[in-house]
Amino acid sequence: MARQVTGAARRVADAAEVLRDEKFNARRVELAEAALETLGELGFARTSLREIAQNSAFTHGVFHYYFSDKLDLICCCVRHYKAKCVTRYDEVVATATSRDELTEGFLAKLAATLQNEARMHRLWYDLRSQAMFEAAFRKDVLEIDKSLEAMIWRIASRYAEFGGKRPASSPAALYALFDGLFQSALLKHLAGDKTAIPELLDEVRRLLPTVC
Amino acid sequence: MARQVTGAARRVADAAEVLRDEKFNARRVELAEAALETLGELGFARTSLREIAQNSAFTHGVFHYYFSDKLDLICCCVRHYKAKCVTRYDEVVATATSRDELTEGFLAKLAATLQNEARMHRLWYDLRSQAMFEAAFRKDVLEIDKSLEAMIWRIASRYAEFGGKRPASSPAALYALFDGLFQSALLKHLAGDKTAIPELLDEVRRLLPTVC
DNA sequence: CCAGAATCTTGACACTTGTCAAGAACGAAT
DNA sequence: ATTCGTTCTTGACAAGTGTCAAGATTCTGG
Repeated sequence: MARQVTGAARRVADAAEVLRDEKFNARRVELAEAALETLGELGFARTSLREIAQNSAFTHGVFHYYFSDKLDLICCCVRHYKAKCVTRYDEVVATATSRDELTEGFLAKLAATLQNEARMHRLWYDLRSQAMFEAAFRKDVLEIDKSLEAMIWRIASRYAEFGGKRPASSPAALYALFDGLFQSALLKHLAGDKTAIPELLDEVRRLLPTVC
Repeated sequence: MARQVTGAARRVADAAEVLRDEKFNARRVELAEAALETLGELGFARTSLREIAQNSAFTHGVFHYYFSDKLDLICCCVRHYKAKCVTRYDEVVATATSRDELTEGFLAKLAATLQNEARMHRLWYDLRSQAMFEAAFRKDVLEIDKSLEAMIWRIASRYAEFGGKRPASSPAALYALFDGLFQSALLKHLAGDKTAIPELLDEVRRLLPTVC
């Protein structure tokens, strides 16, 4: 009987702890999201904890309650970013019923991303470069890169499938190609080049049938 | 006569000024080169003027004599970097007499670069990302990107020429492809992945005949 | 309602940052 | 050798950094 009580008490205590953990983690994500705003605006090099706090509903001390240090915070940001972006094109892949539909859906999403989420994407390229210097970022960054490669591969496979073919290149090469094009277009777009987006779309439209 | 004298004096003065300018510029380049060492080691975000000075034969004050501010210094670094790297493969292109020779020369150079100049290249990717945030970098970075694209195009054109063909893609797409592959391999290499370089070489070897 | 835990704020700390100015060291022309 | 302009060093400044600890506040279980 005593054992049952302590067993029940343990379960209650465990449940409470899980709840607390979830709350704790929810706040961490909330703070990471706030941090992403400022990081996307200023970039890694120019972003301080105080700046992040000022652009959020919190004070700078909170960040040290939820994160062991600045790197920990930014790692959390990177991981959170990942969740938001590696499924970006999956709906298009799922709903398209023909090559044309897939192409147009992909291009539309590409253009919208470049137009509306430029800040988040320049941050991604920034952090990926940081990973070349800061070992603490590497694991997460490499993982995201893998996920993005898989995302591109899903598009290419589906596209090829509609033509009864298989993609003509490796997942790595396909990802390198599209990522390189996107990165270049992003820089030009941010530099005020109005032709960056349409030129990217043209290029991709031309490329898709030749690589898949 | 008076005019001739003043004319001669002017010429002498001009020559002196040119000489001084050259000396001034030589020192600027020397300082930029020293800065590149530290930048390649630490990355843009973690590099301070004092750190640069400490890893060089100069004191931190000199940098403000030769550069108006930190951005000016780093812009100079970027420009100087460009001159050193946009002709990296030109010798291979010039001396190769067959597809195989060109391929092997290109691959060898690629591997050597990845192995020996990883720090300089991660800095390039870092600064290119910085350009997405800092407008002052954009002009130089875009120019270097164009030069690199042209460099890749020279290789591809020569390669195609040996086969009596023309490259199958645009210069932009080819550059995006190779740059993306290189960037990814660099990150993996820096993360300690021993397979990064051989895998890049395999990929490029496989790709060359299909794109050119 | 109240005690104790969880959460958050505030203010301080030691340190680093870019910038600059005063002057020392140097070089070249007179 | 002296003078003057160039080049470099030194030390200071104000502002900003990450970190932390003490305490205020809020939440929660009893």
